[in-house]
Amino acid sequence: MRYVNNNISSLFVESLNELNISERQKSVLQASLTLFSEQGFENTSTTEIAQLAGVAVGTVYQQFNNKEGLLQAVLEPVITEVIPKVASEFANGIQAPQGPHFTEFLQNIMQDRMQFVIDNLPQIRILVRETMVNQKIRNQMKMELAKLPFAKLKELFVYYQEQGQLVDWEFSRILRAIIGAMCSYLVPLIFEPNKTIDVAKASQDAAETLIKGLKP
Amino acid sequence: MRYVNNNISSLFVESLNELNISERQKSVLQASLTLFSEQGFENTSTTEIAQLAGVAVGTVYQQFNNKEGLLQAVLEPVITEVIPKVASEFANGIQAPQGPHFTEFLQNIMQDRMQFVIDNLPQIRILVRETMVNQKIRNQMKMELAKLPFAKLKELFVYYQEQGQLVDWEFSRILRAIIGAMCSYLVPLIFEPNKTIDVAKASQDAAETLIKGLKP
Amino acid sequence: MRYVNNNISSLFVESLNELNISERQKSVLQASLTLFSEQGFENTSTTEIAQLAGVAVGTVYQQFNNKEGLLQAVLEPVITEVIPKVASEFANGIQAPQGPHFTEFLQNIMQDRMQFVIDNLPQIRILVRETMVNQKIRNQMKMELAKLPFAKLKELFVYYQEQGQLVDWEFSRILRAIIGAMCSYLVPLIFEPNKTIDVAKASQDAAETLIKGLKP
Amino acid sequence: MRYVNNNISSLFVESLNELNISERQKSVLQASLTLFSEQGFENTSTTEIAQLAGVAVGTVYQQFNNKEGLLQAVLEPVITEVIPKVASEFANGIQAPQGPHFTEFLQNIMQDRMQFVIDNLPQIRILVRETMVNQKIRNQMKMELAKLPFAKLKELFVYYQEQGQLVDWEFSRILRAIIGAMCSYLVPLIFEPNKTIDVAKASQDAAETLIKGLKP
DNA sequence: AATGAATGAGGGTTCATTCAT
DNA sequence: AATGAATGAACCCTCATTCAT
Repeated sequence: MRYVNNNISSLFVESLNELNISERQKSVLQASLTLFSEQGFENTSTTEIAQLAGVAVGTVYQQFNNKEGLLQAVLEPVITEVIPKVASEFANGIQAPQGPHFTEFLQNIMQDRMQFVIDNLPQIRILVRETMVNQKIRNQMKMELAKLPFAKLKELFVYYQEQGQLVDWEFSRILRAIIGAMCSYLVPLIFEPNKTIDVAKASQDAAETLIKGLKP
Repeated sequence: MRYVNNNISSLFVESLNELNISERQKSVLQASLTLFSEQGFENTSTTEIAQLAGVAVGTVYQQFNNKEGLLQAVLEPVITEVIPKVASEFANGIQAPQGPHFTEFLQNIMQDRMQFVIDNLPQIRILVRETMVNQKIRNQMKMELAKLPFAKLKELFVYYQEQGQLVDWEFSRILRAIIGAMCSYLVPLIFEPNKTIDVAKASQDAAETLIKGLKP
Repeated sequence: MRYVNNNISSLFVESLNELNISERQKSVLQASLTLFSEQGFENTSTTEIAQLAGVAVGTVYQQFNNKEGLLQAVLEPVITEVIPKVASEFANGIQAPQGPHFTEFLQNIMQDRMQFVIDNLPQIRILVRETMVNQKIRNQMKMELAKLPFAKLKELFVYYQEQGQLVDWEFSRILRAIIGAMCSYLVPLIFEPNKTIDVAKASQDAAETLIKGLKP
Repeated sequence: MRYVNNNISSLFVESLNELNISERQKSVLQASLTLFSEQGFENTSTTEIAQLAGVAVGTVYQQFNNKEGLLQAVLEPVITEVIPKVASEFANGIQAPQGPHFTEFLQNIMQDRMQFVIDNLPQIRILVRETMVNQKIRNQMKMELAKLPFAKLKELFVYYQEQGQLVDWEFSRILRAIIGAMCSYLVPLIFEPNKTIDVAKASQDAAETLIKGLKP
């Protein structure tokens, strides 16, 4: 059972289609995504992008005004469209949580988030590196993160707490634990993007570990 | 109680002293560290470094052959000296774990690791960004990580498992859980290096959460 | 009383009509004139011209083969059609100078020339800048200037000299003085095209000054 | 007899020396001056400048930050140093005009100004072209022209008017006539910088024409 | 005829690196 | 050892021009 549809690839493609850009420009964007992710934004020249995209340098600048524009075009869907979209789908999807046990819920939610990261690993790798040094990207991230509708999730935690399935800690501590569990699987992927993991198994293990703890 | 001495600052300075370099060169290294961390390696020019260090550009190239040499000089202590040193100290320090309960042990070990990261945040920020795109750094990291004496830690886990204080899961799963718990506190610091956290409280909370789990 | 009709605007439009070009192309020419004059030829892009003209870039190249062609199209009427036309009209107009005194004649001729410059300030500004650096334009100018029918004017000066109304200097010296007097009013306009001057008054003053001199 | 020393070449060299720049940088400046004057600022590439100066492209940017900086460096001495210097020398030089007749004075002053223009023809050609389209240069010119100490000159005119040697017109009309007379000799030089003229003869003729007028 | 996306040579500029002082 | 002016490859970007639609 899946609460939400986080398939970011399709959302990314959607957002590309919404931009109404030509195939050529899509290939430029794809080349940028690939090279920025593999080599880093600063280590990628617009000439390289043009070559990989199979177009002339000028074409790169036709749609996106400059190199920073390419970065924005690559990250913008992730930052300003996909994250909110996913978040709202999530919020909607959890309106009727009356069924599952918390463990199952936890596994589902973690699997979704992790799959999201895996499906968008290139973008997220770029985002990680740039958020660390690029003030503009950092601010955009902060703004979008601040908008995330945590209220719904909070209510849900309260629900499970009232059901006696979730420890009575404050929201942020529980959220932090969940994020940490996901990080333990995802951080290695950030550094080694070619690795593959079994998301279902990982989320199952993570959920179990999270809930049971390390006590025998 | 602290098992090991991870105070990396002193170790870093030690390694500097071992290099037997002049004050001038130390200021170059310090400037590189600061700027690489704040702006990123690729966004920092050697001229900027020289200016912040208060020396001429040529001086930067006197000791360190090129810009990559600066990166190596900044990261090398962390990669090839400090990590092993800390690891061995850790290995030595845990040879007689006969005292504390697992919770206390867990808190101590996590506090040490987290303090290590916090004390060396600039280097680690650089390391994170460069490991993602720099093949050479990535290989160095892999080699050093492979050398880490996990055997000792594994024995220790077995000891606590035999004591009935630690769940009977395989080593990597337990280690992953611990690392994840630390990540939940450290990852934000990577992105916002000016934030401060209460490491003692964080490690205490993390240890408790880890062991008890989210079950009420 | 006006000896000649120098209204260049109408002559310019005439020459446009003679070219038998479409409204679209006229707007391209108008946009080129405006932008070349305001920003300079080299600082104006064909894209800018197309935008101001409200057409596509390709359309600019339909009629005029390249950017240089635009410059030629803008300046050509001034260089090769208007100047000779005006000159010949002038020559014809002065065939019966039996009326006015020299002062009146001088004022009229200066007013005409100055009005000519003012009516065509944009073209003349372009001409000035390009003649200074563009060999082709410079040669065209030289050729056209060489063709000017000064003979008629020379005869006229002789007539006034015989009448005892004009000092007995050589033609070029007298011409130079007249041109200098006009320059003193026109050069500022070249630099500040938005300024306006009272041509009638200016020519009157100039003529008086020229004839009387600075002696009390 | 010369009232002032307008030899701009020496003043230009002085200002270069005051800048305390190397021979290499002087050659860059000289090359810029030559090429900007011959081809125009916009038609000259920094590569061309470097080649003519016999240095690498980077060297051009060492002292002068960008191409605009080269233009400023070339024009600044003329705009902000030489003009005021000449003007003040002029003001000082005329403090004791008790000797000469107005004709002689006029010839001297015109000869000085014209020699000034001839000595600095390259810079003035650049100035003319750029003032027409470059807002920054235009503003600089306006500011410097506004500073010119015309008061002294005005007094002098009054003196000659009281002496009965100068017509009783307002200052600006007289000044305009003088400037126009000089223009009639200088404007051709602006367009054909390789022409040479006999400044002494030109100023003599111009002064005579100005004073006597065209009346026989 | 009109369009405008695509082209790529060429321009301005940066910056790691060198070397004479 | 230290300096910093000089270097030039390589970068980002522009824009005159073309051509398939």
